[in-house]
Amino acid sequence: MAGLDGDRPPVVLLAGPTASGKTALSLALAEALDAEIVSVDSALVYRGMDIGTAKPDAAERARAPHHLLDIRDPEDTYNASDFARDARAAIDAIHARGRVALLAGGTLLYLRALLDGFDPIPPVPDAVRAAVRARLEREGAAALHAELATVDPAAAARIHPNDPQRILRALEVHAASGRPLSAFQSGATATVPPGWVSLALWPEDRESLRIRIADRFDAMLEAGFVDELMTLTRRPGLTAEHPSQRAVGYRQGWQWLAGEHDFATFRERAIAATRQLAKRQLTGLRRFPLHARLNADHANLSQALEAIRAASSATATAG
RNA sequence: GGCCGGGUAGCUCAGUCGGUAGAGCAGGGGAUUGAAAAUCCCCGUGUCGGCGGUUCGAUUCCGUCCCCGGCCA
Repeated sequence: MAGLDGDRPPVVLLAGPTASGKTALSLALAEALDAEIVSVDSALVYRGMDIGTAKPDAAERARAPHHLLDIRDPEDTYNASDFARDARAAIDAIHARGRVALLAGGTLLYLRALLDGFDPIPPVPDAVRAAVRARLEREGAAALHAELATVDPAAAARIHPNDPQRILRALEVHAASGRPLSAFQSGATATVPPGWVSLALWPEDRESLRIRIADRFDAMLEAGFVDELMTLTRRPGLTAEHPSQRAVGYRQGWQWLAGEHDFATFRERAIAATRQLAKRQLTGLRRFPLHARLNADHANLSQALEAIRAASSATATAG
């Protein structure tokens, strides 16, 4: 019960782009709040992907219980609704222990799924998805987008003809349910429940974030990232096409190991991809409901605790 | 020192038969409803190495100088 005089929020969200210092601050916060950490990260769920994902190591995990790390093999898929289900269960269990749940990570889609940002949509059988995907590869995105325009004009209007992933999703939902995807979508938006606190680490200085990203990647290389990559590529059923292997750094690693470019190019592209990820995360965070932004260049525990105290009675807003 | 290439956007380069130039990458902004570390969309004025000359007009042709490669001495 340390830190907040027994008046702790049940859940604290700590978001922020990659390399903004989420891990370090979440550990300090967990100790101060007597919290358990729930990872909100689509790449940290995979076993065997430790170095390239900057997953908390054994020493860090010893400082506070962590949830939703290492719960899938790299061959598996994991998605936002899986996360929403798993995170709810983890939060309930943490509360049953009388502790605070600290949700830390940068996968905003997952957070939105948890915070009622999704309308309920019936599940799509794997066979249906596979069939639509096969058609996508054979016929191309433009043809399927044209088809989508006839079965779901509203979705087609919102989805760009070059966006195969969303075209696929809209068509598979229609194929599986007989109804257009847009019919299920009511415009749900993520809301932070009363009492919860929503914070983000915010790099005010892009240049220092860039430096941290590059330095961290070089540290990953020294820590054995290449070995980790080669171990992954040796797994018989695993390919560069698996969602897990499209993660930043891993994708570029597969390309390098396949001879598409040299090591220096691998390093440059991996670092650039990380910067681009951070930029996209920042864009998403700007419209995500937050109580406060913590300057990532000098974030510290007492500042975070103060923000939590101030936020506890306020409403989170976007922008 | 001689010969041959090059010097154009932050980087790698294309191009202009003379009418002041455009791709990829990087970068910036945005979208985002079960693959999200994903998938997409939008954004390009830069003494076209310097100085002269020819020309109505030169980044483009000519001269000269500078710089970077390579080859020959």
